Amino acid sequence: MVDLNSNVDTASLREEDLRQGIELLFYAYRDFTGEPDAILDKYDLGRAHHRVIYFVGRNPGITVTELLEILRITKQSLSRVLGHLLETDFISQRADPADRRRKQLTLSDKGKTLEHELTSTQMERFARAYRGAGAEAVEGFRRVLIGIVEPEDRARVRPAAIRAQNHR
Amino acid sequence: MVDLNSNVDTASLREEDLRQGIELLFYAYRDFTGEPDAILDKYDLGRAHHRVIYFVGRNPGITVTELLEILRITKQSLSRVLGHLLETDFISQRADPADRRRKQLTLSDKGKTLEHELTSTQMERFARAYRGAGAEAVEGFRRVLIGIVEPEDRARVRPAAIRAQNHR
DNA sequence: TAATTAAGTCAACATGGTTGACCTTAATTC
DNA sequence: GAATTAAGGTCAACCATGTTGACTTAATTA
Repeated sequence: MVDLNSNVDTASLREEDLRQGIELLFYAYRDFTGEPDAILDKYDLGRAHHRVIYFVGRNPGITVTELLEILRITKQSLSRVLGHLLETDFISQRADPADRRRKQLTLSDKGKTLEHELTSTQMERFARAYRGAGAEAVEGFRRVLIGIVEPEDRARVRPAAIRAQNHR
Repeated sequence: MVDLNSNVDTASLREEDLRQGIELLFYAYRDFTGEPDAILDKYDLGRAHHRVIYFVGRNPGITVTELLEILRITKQSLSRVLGHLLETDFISQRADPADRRRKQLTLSDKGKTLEHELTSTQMERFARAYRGAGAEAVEGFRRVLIGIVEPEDRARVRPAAIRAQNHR
């Protein structure tokens, strides 16, 4: 009985591991967006606004084109969301002095406050997961997820020290 | 200079690690859904159809209510997508003999073929990432992501052997 | 000066979520 | 056996956020 099933078990365990990865990513993403979504409701904003607020906060002075590359959406789609965040003073823009076609986006104080409110729930979720899993596991988590990301975007996801070295 | 900055560096490295986790999850999810989306276009289906096909394939005989709990969407939203998959014979349903109110959902042969086409691109992505990161890293990846998922759903994401033991 | 680049705008449309009201059938409980 | 509950389905209206396509303006670069 053991021999009969051993090949099958080995094969299905392998597929099983891959499917487990797929499902982990699905469930983790689903739950990781849940808390911010509830906060956003209070401000009449959506998940798309959160993404913009997050990446502008993370990359002060980022331009529209750079933001589009990160989000992988069209200019027209971004414009609705970003336009609203500019109107409601969560985000400010000013022309890049070195190339006045470019507009540098930054969070206003109001925007920073909201960014913190949103992101802190996600950081707490990660802090709990990291603590529970241990430092070695965190390193493994990084290595696997970096491998899931398309190679050309891997450089975007590096700790600050390395990001500073590879500066544009 | 070193002393002056050391506290700041320590504090920001911690936040940096948490933000890196957030970004890894964002980029990984974004890229992980990209390939199936392109395939789905050929069949005039969307990402929502993929999720239904995936979880029905993974849980043959699953009921509508169970599917709703996994996806965390409303019955009305699921109905549009599931209705279309039933009409186009990707999914079949039959009444549960033990409780005829319940409808058991399964993939048709056509559904299984599509499920494989879609999922195999994602499994290949995971296989490459797992191979590149190593077995220890994979274990860490699991431990961290399980910690991100809400506790009540952690049991859903277990290898087959354990799933079989905890059977309903 | 001509071409290119960054940003913005208008319009039409698709997808997949939501709420709310209501119905049928089957099972369970009183 | 009657009343209640549970599972599933349906109609309608609406909303958020994505798409394509065409076009404009201002600034920079060749």
